[in-house]
Amino acid sequence: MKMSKLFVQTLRDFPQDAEAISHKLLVRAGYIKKLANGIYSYLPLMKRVISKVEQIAREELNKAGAQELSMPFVQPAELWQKSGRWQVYGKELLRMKDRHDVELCLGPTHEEVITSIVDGILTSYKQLPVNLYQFQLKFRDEIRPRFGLLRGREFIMKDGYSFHTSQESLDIEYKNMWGAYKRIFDRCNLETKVVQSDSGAIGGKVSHEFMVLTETQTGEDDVFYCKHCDYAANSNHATSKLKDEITTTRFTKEEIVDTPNIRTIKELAQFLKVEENNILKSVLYIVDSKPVMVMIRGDKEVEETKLLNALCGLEIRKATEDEAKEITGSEVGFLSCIGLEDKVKVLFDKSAKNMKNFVIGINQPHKHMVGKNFTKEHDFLDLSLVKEGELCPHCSNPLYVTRGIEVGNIFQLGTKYSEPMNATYTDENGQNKPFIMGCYGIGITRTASAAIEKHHDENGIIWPLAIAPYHCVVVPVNMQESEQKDMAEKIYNSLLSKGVEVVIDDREDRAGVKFKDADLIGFPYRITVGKTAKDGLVEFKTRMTGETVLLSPNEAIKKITEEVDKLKG
RNA sequence: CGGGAUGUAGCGCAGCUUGGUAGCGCACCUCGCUUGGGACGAGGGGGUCGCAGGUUCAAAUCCUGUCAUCCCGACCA
Repeated sequence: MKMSKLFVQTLRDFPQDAEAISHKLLVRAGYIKKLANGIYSYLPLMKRVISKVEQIAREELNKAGAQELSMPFVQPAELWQKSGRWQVYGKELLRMKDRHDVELCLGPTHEEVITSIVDGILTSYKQLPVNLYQFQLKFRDEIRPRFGLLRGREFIMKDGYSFHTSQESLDIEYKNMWGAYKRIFDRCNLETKVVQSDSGAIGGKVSHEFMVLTETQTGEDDVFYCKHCDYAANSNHATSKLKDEITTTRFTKEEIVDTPNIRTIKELAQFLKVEENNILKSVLYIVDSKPVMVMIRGDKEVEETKLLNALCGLEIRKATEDEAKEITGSEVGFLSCIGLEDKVKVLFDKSAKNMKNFVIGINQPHKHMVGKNFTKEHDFLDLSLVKEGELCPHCSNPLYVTRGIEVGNIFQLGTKYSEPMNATYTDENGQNKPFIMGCYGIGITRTASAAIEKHHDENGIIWPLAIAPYHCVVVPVNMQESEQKDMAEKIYNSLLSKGVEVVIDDREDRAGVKFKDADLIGFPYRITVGKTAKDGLVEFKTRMTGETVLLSPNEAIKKITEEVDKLKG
C-alpha cells in the first residue's frame, strides 16, 4: 500500500472528547471515526486490525474443534419471549417494530438464535457435543458508553455456544475453550488473568472472565487476587475470610443509649469508643419494588450484585431517606431489623456471624442499643464486597486488588435456555432431554483497544506484530533523491512479493512528518532509506524496543520476513 | 436516571462579560523554496456559530425551550 493512497487522516492533536488512551490514539491515528454516541466506523486501518484478531481467534477455535457460522443481527421478539428474556433484559435491548408491527430487536447476544437453530438440526445424542461460533456485530444500548471501543454500544464480538448431553461433557469443552482463549490472547500479546465471576444477564452457574490487568480507570472491573495461590475473582463474585472474624465490646449487658445526631458508622464508633466492626449496620434496599434490609458488619459494604443474586432479583437500588422513614418509622442512621422482620425481608451478611456484644440501631431516632447478641439462628449469606487485605478463601494469605478490562468470558449455561425454549435431543433410551449448554465470548474490538492500552508510548501505538494493521513501513526520507526513492521501491516490492504486509511512505513530505506518522500509527518495523542509501545501507527500527540498526536492504528484508514467518508458526 | 461540563470550519480553540459585517492555529488547494523527527514565504477555498422560539433597529453574544456530546456513579464483550 502506498501511504499517499491510504485512506487515513492523522491529527496533530488528541481529540477533546476522548479519555482513554486507546480511544485518543485510535481517533488521532485515523483508525476510527465516531458516528454517534458509542457507535464508530472502523476505517481501513482498524478493519485490518479487527481482521487480524478475528483470524487468530478463528484459527485457534477451529483447531479446538469449533465450527464457524453466522447468525442474523436482527432478531424476532418471539424468540426472546420464549426464553423469557424479552421481559428481563431491560432497556439495553434495542427493540423496534417492522412494517407489519412485528416486534424485533437488535441482537445483544445470540443464545436464543443458536438454540433455535440447533434444536431444528440436532436430534440425536449421537450428534453431540457440538461447538458453534461466529463473529458478529452486537448492539447493547448501554447506560453509559465510554472509552471509545472499550465500551461501545455497537461492537464486534466472537460468540460461541456448545451443546452437550452431560455436565461431564460440558466440563471438558469448558476447559478446552479456556485453553483456546489463553492461546488467542497470548498470540495477541495480551497477558490475561482468568478470574471467577458473576454470570450476570447471560445466566448460568460457573463462569470465568479473561481480564487484561491495568492500573487505569479504563479497567472498569475490580479484580481480587491472591499471590500465593491461583485464586482470582471479579469483585462482584469475590469472597474472603476476615482477619478479625470474632469481634466483641466491653458492653456485656443489653442497654439502650442516647446517640444524638450520630448518623454514620464512623461517628458512632468514635462516640461509643468502639471499633466499626463492633457495629451491626442496617442497609435498606429496594429490590424489584420491595424493601429488603441487609444486616452487615459496620466496616463492610454490601455488594449489590451478590444481593440481587441471593434474591433472584432484577433491579436493585438503595432506598431513599423518605422511603426509609416510611418503612421503618425511623431515620437513616438509626435503622434496624429489630421489630421489622415480619414487615420486611431481612438478610444477614456472613461478616456479622461472629459479632458479640455489638451495637445496633433500634429504629428510634438518636438512640442505639449496645451489648446486643444474636438470640436466634440466622442464615448468614455472602453479601459483602471484599476489601483489599482480607484473606484468600483458599489459602488465607492477603488478597490484592487491581483493575481489569474484561476481554473474554466463558459460561456454563446448563439448561437455562434449552429448557424454556424446549430445545431437546433424543437420548440412548429414546427420551427427550434438554441440551446442556456452554457459551464463550470475546470482545474483538475491545481486545484490540486493550492491546493499545497495554502497548503505547508518548509517540503513539505500539502494535504487537500479530495484530498490527501492517507489519512494516518503508520510508524514503527524500522523494526527490532518486537513489533513495528507487531503493525504497525495490525494498517495498521485494517485501510485497514475500507476503509481508507493507506500506511505503511515498509522500513528498519531509522526513519528520513521516516518522511522526509511522510512530503514531504504530507500524512494528520501519525501514528508513536516507543518507546511508549511497553506501548501500538502510536503517532498521523496531517500534517496540526503539532499537535501530544499519543493515543492507537484503538483511532488513530477511529480518522482517523471518519475524513474519514466525507468526505463521 | 442522578451529579458536573461543553456545543463556533475536518481537528484544536478564541470571540460571549459590555449585542454592531465570524476569527486564530493545524489540516486542505496553488506557486515558490525546503527535505533525517510534525520547515518557511505568498496567495486561496471552506462555517445557516447544535436546533427552535423570544427580546432587539440589530443576536455567536441576552432570555426560554430542546437536542447532542463528554466526565463521575448503577451495566457488560
